Amino acid sequence: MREASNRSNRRVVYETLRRKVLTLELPPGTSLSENELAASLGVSRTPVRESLILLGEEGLVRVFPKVGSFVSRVDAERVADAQFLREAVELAAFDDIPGTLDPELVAELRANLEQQREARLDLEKFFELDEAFHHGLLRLSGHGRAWSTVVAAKGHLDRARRLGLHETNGMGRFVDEHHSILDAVVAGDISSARDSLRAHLRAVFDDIEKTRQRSPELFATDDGSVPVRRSIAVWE
Amino acid sequence: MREASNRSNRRVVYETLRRKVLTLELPPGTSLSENELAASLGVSRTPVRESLILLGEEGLVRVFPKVGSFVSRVDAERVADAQFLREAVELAAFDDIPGTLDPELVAELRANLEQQREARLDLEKFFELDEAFHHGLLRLSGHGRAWSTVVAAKGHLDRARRLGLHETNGMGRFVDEHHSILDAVVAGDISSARDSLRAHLRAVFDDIEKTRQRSPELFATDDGSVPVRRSIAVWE
DNA sequence: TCGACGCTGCTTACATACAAGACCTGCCAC
DNA sequence: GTGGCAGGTCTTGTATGTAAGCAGCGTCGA
Repeated sequence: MREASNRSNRRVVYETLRRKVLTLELPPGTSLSENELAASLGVSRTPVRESLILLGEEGLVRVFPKVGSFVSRVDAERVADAQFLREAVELAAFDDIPGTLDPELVAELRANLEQQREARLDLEKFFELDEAFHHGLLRLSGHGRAWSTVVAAKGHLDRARRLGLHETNGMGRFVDEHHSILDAVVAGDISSARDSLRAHLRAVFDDIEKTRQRSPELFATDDGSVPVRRSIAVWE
Repeated sequence: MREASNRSNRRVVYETLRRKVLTLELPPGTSLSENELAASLGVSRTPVRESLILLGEEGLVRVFPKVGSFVSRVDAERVADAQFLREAVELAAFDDIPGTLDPELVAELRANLEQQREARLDLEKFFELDEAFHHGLLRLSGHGRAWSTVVAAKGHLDRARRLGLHETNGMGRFVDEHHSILDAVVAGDISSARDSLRAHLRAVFDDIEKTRQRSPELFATDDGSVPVRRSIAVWE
């Protein structure tokens, strides 16, 4: 197998699986057999297994020894944990925002918001821009590298959010909130920026809570029980 | 169904290696050959390799394809990132401390402080108690589960701290600071508790910075270069 | 009807074999 | 002496073989 890419097979498998789990293309409870995945992806079990272990550490997959691996349920506790973590980090970063902002970064954030406006009806595209925006906010204070930790911890939060947003009709409101945040930061009104950001993050979380009360079956406190084994065509 | 209770070989290898890296028993730059480790530990390459991959994701080990795996250098940037993260999380948790504390947990923290006093000259024992104390502070606000994320992110910070504390003569000062924090929390003075905690965490970080200026060779911005291969007896 | 038991097929965990690339070392030409 | 090349030996990456355990289901007995 000579793929000219310097990205290892494991990296590709890991990123592919992770994306499919986060986008709910692989819904919670889906069986992830090493053999099936390996056959589907045209690789051996080794890189698949290593990827499942990593996803297991991230909490996106549960591996039951000698039984099977499954996409983890959306755990309400983990969602709340991630919410707490991201709020703590993003708000704390605002305390370290310098007096004069990096103009290039500000321009990038403004351009991002324009694209958000255009993509407000395209869930996946919007999510991608939303991620870049919040990462950019962290970079304003020089704490951009902390984003990766937040990303690794908020898988359950992202899935819960997608569960809710599948039923909404547009992310225009979020774009407005993003604008308020950025405007306050640029105006140097950090206190106002903090309030706007907190309100924004809380609004997102409230949407999730509403979804949970409407459709509790989508959520579950992960009690360690093995999901019913289903024959799901994991790959097309 | 048991999942966590069954400690697999991989789990044991991972935890063993992680501990040795964090305690500097395996100092930065040490070569970690999969074959050597497997032979030393009496297992095959598989669990060793999987552990190295996990440690690589944590930033404690760098894996250079076809070249070798090495204990990562203590990266000043990662130390600062972890400091920012833990400070953000621990301080934010104080905002959610309930009016009436869990008396059992408070008793546990007080007992922990007693032990800290006794162990103030025993570096490793003190570290263990320190970890439990800060974890306990998070649990006071119901955010105990966020600690695991902090732990996973602060490997470089812990190593840097150990580098510094190897040269000090006792952790009595830290015990006093811990007392101040807990006393303020119990007294219901959250604002004062926040100040004390921030001062404590900053003091720890300042110690690290002092160490870095005294011994810059122990730190290094990890530029991706392969360390000089050394024949180190990794295991006794 | 219902419960116990064993077989069968699946799973992951671990071990091992093979592949491919990087580095070191020593030889050789000059 | 010195530069360059080749080969040997290390490394990790991947593939595959082996072991052990759980679950589901059919069978059998009461």
